[in-house]
Amino acid sequence: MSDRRARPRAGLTRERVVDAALAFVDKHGIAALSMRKLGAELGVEAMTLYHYVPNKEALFDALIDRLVSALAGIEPESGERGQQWLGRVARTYRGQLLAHPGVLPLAATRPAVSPDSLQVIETALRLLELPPARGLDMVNAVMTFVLGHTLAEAGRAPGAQSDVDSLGHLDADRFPLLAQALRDGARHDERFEFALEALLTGLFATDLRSEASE
Amino acid sequence: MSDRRARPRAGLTRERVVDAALAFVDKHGIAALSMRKLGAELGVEAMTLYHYVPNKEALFDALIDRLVSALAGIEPESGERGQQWLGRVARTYRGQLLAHPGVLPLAATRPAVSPDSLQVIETALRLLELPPARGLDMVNAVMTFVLGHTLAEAGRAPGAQSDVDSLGHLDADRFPLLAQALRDGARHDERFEFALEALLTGLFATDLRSEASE
DNA sequence: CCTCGATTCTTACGCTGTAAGAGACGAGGA
DNA sequence: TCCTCGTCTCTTACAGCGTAAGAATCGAGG
Repeated sequence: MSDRRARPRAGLTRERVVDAALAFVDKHGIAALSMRKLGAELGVEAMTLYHYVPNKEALFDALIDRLVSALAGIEPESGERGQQWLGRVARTYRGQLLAHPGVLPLAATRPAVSPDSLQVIETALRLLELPPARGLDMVNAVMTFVLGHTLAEAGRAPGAQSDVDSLGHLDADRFPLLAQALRDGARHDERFEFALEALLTGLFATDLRSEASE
Repeated sequence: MSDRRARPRAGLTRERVVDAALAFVDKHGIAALSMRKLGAELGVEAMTLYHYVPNKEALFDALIDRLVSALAGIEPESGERGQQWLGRVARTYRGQLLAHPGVLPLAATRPAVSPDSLQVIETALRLLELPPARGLDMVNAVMTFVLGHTLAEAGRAPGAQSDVDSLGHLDADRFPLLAQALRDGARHDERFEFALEALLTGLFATDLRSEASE
């Protein structure tokens, strides 16, 4: 047999299928993704895809893995402390989610237990130099915070981009402070940075206090 | 006409429909909810439900509203500062989400712009006595944190309850620290309290600092 | 009693995920 | 050269979905 032992007539691959799925979701949203349409995008019938993916759920998991695997490659820079590294991971995760907002509802709904995501956690625990259970709490808090925050920002239907956009018709008499807040509101990036810094600060300050008191 | 002007043959009401939907989702999960099955639960054909709910999406929104409306009734206690009040709202929200975990994927995916949720934000901005835009950032950070955290805890498929459960077969050689963390891990309530306190502390400390520097 | 509006049911359409099996292809051995 | 076999692809089919359109039924008010 030759080297390329898997060369079907359409040159399909599990990787190419996932690629196409991600592109499709980026363009049309997760709700529009069906096996038939994805097959059409690849010039193939729906059932053909089942040769590369056991079912649609597995395809969803593969999409999530694409985003998370980018985090596994984040190495600690020299002299960097756990807090800085965790901040960089959080920002990268957010970047990935924003680059593929269609995957956001999936990432929020399905557990991230791929080897890559476990690797990220393991690295975090090593860098933090804290009791592992406490470090896991921190990582968990940061990752879930990023997910929740990004979800509120971009995880909506493709139409309305943000809460602010969908509230242009707000009743300023009933909610005067909210109306003003939306007028003066910061950009999403700034709001994320503000909240992330607050969380990290709080996490590490809280931990220091509990260490001192024990 | 008499007082009860709407008494159909099955005694149906929009409220009763939403009740049944919530009960069904609590029991079988959101994925299992279909108009036909919900109708059967109420002794009625599927199309009958469309007399009380314009479509399935509106039914979803009604489910979310059920959870959020519990927050609108949280009054500030005498002498309570914004930080304490916000903590209580967060804990109540989490309690609601945990009581109806089937609704969690909805709450995460759909924007919360019902009057009740807007009222919660407005009250928060009044109590915080900060620039409204800054206050909104705080509320946003806390609510999205609660959502993300609870999602990671209970927003999974009905089968696997938590990350810990679904990782019982973890490879302890590749991920030694993670394995130990899971062994020593705190309960979800404690982890939530730890992270919430950290976030609130960080938020208000960060805000004090930025006020002092301006 | 009769009418009318509110409520419910029937039927139908196009879509979904995917089970089952038949068909086509191309590389390896005879 | 041909034949075979494993890999890949397609065809067909089924049960279920949301919901549009309209017919049927009911109970209350005139």
